[in-house]
Formats: sequence, C-alpha cells, structure tokens
Amino acid sequence: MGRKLPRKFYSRTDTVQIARELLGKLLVVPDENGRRVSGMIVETEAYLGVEDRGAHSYGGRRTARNEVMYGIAGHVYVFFVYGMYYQFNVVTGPADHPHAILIRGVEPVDGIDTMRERRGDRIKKDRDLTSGPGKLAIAMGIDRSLNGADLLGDQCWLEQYRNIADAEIASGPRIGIDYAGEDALRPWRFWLKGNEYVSRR
DNA sequence: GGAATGATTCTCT
DNA sequence: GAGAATCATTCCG
Repeated sequence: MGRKLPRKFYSRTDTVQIARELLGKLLVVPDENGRRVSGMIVETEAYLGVEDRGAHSYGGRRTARNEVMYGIAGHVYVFFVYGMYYQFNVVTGPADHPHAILIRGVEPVDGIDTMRERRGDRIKKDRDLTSGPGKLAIAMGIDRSLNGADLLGDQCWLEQYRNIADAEIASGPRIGIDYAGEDALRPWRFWLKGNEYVSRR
C-alpha cells in the first residue's frame, strides 16, 4: 500500500505536466465500510483556467459550481453533467489559479466486486466498469459529497503506484468540448498506450 | 422565471 | 452512427 501524494505534487503550476504524471497513480476511495476501492489512473485531461475555452473557469468565470477550482491544490472538484453523470477532477496550482485535471479512465485494482455491484448486472465485461469519466464515478462511488474534499484527507486520495515511462504515454485532443474552438484541438489529453481502460482509442 | 445545454453513456439500427 | 435519457447550472431578461 502506497502513501498519499504530498500537497507539493498538486500545487505546481504546470498542470499539463501534472496530468501526465497522474498516469500510473492510484485513486483510492474507501467504501462505506472503510474497505479500499481503488483504480490506477490510465487517462487524464488538463483544463487550464482562465485562458482555456474548454474550462469551466474560462475568462475568470467563478460560480458556486466551480468555486473549488479557485481554492487550494489537491482538493477534489466534482460536477454533474448531462443530467446523470459525475466527473472527478483534481485541482492544481496556487490558489486563484483555477486549473484542474479530469480523470477519464482507471484500471480497477482494489474492490472490483464492489465496482461490479455498483455498475449493475448489465455490465458484462470488466473493461466497461471504469473506462470513462461517468463510468468510473459510478464504480468508485464518487458523487457530489466528494466535491471540495482534500486529497490529503480520508474521503479519497492518490498514491504512488506504478512508474510510467514516457514511451508508454500517448496524447491528443480532449473529448467532448467541440464548443471550445481552437482550444478543443490542444493535445491536453493523456493516456497509457494500449490500456483497456482508456475511454476511446 | 424560463430556456438552453453539457468535460457522457447506453441502446438500438 | 444516431438518438434518447435527464437535470443542475448558467445566462438572459
């Protein structure tokens, strides 16, 4: 069992670099009985604050929903989209530097039976448990109650897990932000080449 | 107050 | 590959 990544990991200003480094880290969210449910991060996307049309904080937009993006690095930003899915993000950089990284895919490590229960019987292949941001939120038990949680606290956290070589990492445009114009083309999505739990390949 | 829409997924065809 | 599901949040008036 690893130990929690330090605040310093999150508070650096280069969010794109942090998004790369999140690959291979373990996301741990204990269940209601305190048992570990975890997955190795295999896909991330960086959202770069005020100058990124794809980000909720574009142009300095600051609302009740995205308030935690403006807070201390190493906290969790959870929001709800499409009337049915939660998205799990990690806040990076200094305060008032509203950057965040979306976790889009994890490979199940601990508590895979719990994940199967949460996802329901219709999920036949384990591959479909956590290969997408909405799916992994369901499987990991992520909802609104985690919004604003501290990754150095006990509700959820990240641990060192596997070392990833640069050659294993691929990058490309982010998903689902066509409205962002030029910024939709920026290669700020990262994933582990060939991993089954990447949302789209 | 009301209308529009989204950092998605699933189910057909 | 298209269309539905489904609602909190945002923006405008």
